[in-house]
Amino acid sequence: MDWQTFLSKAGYRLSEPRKRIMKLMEMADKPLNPLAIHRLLREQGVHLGLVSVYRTLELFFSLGLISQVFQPDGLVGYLPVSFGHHHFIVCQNCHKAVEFLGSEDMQELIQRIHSETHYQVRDHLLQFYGLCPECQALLENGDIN
Amino acid sequence: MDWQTFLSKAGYRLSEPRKRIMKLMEMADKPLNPLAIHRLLREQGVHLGLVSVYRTLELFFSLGLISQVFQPDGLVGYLPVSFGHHHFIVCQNCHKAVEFLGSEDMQELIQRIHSETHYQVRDHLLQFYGLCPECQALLENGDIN
DNA sequence: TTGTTATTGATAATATTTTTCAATAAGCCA
DNA sequence: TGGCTTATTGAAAAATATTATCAATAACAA
Ligand SMILES: [Zn+2]
Ligand SMILES: [Zn+2]
Ligand SMILES: [Zn+2]
Ligand SMILES: [Zn+2]
Repeated sequence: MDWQTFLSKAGYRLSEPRKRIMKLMEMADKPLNPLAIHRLLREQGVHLGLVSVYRTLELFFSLGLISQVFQPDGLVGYLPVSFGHHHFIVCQNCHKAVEFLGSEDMQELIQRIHSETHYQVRDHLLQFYGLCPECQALLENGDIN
Repeated sequence: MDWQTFLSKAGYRLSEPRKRIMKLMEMADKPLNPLAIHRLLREQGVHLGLVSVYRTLELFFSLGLISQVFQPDGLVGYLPVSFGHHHFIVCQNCHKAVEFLGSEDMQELIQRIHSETHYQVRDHLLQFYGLCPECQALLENGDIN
């Protein structure tokens, strides 16, 4: 089921701004924040209010259609996310992000956390940072640090 | 080496505001944001500027003395962190956080990410959410959801 | 104790996020 | 298809959060 169907079935309307915003995020291969989305849409001639961007992101996020991405410096952007258990790895240089399937490998870690802290583990946030293939090449050429 | 020694050796002064702020964060067992720190200190009669809180947190964070904690809803707070490879588990109800030792268990996951995405993995963000022992008891009593 | 200078705090300037409400348009139904 | 109902949008303003500036202060070395 695609996000449009999902949105409809959840009782929300498939408005033009919502379509534009989701399409932009799908095109972009890096996390975008509200201001960036607003600016990028204006640049391509789509004139919509910043407030709508905030509202749309909030809705999409609450429905689990997009996920928050935390850059190493704490900034946050949004990216469309596949259904299921996924995480992102983000390039530290160009910020391009790729989704990967979450594994069940953390079961033993979760087990250890429970015995050490006595917390009941219910959820987790996992993101990796590194260099995408293109930026690895740049690094080898000495073009970046 | 404690944080005060570390700060001195790094060439920074051990000012009163810095001591107050770190002490507060050490006392609190949950992540605090700049505004909360400012408010809490005022409540206990310590009158210092909000700007200093921002600056101090920025300094501590850049030195790795504190770490950012992302609540499930994206909010961020700061917590003092031990030296070495650690992560936090945060209670979804009372927000109390506990540090645990990072394991090397993720090596195979990192390996898999590399072969799937061709990204070079260099860092990661890992946080768990759950229920602390106290809130587990509350849950069993039906006092919380 | 004194001098040097990093650090603070007050104020102002920016930036970000939320609220409000009339105007608009999405989707339903005839 | 064309109108009706109401979710959704956009503009403006309000509220919050963050950063910049600079004279006054205090940490710390000598
Ligand atoms: Zn890259
Ligand atoms: Zn996972
Ligand atoms: Zn708790
Ligand atoms: Zn780790």
